[in-house]
Amino acid sequence: MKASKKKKLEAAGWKVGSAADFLELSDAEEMLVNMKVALAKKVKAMRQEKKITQQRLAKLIGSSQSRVAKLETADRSVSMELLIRSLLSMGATRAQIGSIVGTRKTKKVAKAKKKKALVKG
Amino acid sequence: MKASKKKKLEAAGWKVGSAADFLELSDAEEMLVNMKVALAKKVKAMRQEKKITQQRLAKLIGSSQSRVAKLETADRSVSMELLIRSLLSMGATRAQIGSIVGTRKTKKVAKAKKKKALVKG
DNA sequence: AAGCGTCATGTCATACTTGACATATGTCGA
DNA sequence: TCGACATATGTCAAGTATGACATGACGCTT
Repeated sequence: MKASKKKKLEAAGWKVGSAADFLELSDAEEMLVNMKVALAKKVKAMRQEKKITQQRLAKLIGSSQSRVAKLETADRSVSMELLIRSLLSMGATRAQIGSIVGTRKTKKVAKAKKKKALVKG
Repeated sequence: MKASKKKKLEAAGWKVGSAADFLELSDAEEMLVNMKVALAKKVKAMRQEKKITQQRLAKLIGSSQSRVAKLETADRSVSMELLIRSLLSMGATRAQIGSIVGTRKTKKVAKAKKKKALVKG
């Protein structure tokens, strides 16, 4: 499914508002959310590593405890921008952040189920 | 650095190493800008690779030609979010994006200047 | 030169994001 | 239980990003 969409993308003649177009955007949206969740986890991990409270991190990045809480839970009201800014403020390197962004978390259980489903039908 | 941020720094008491903390935030800001520029270049590169116009890319990501132009020039009004969303919509993988985010472009000239400045001041 | 295609820049109403605050939930020790 | 501390959730005014539009700039083709 993904491959066919990609083919269409590369091909000429996109019609406005086609089904493929829609699906492609949905995929992008999902990936974006996954990235945010991964970054959010890193924020929490780094903060706990430093043994500081959300309140304290909030001061460090010029924000408030409540927003830090939202950051760490990847609330829909937080932007990529703020997530990355926070990580950088805690001393994360671009390499670290890039690694998080670029690494797709493999879900063992889901993977197994998918495999099984393929075999079965 | 933005005025609002500076104001915030001056406000709420920065007891622990004020200067260092200030620099830390400046650094984060600079890194963020560098990331955006790198992503912007990738947007342009991918679009040209696909041989499509800004107008066409705009339709693809549900935006307008003018915003795509701003995207590619890393205008201050474009967010990380939109940059990444655009790349994903063009079929970029998380790995590709992560690589861009994580790779610091080495600027020989700027580096030399910085070194010199440190020696002087 | 005039028309066309492509990209850049400025502006604006609208939609979204943010810090701040209040409040809720959870945890732990006295 | 109580109180304190840490974290989560809801709300909102103010700030920021967004798509759309107009227009400018530049190169090509005719």
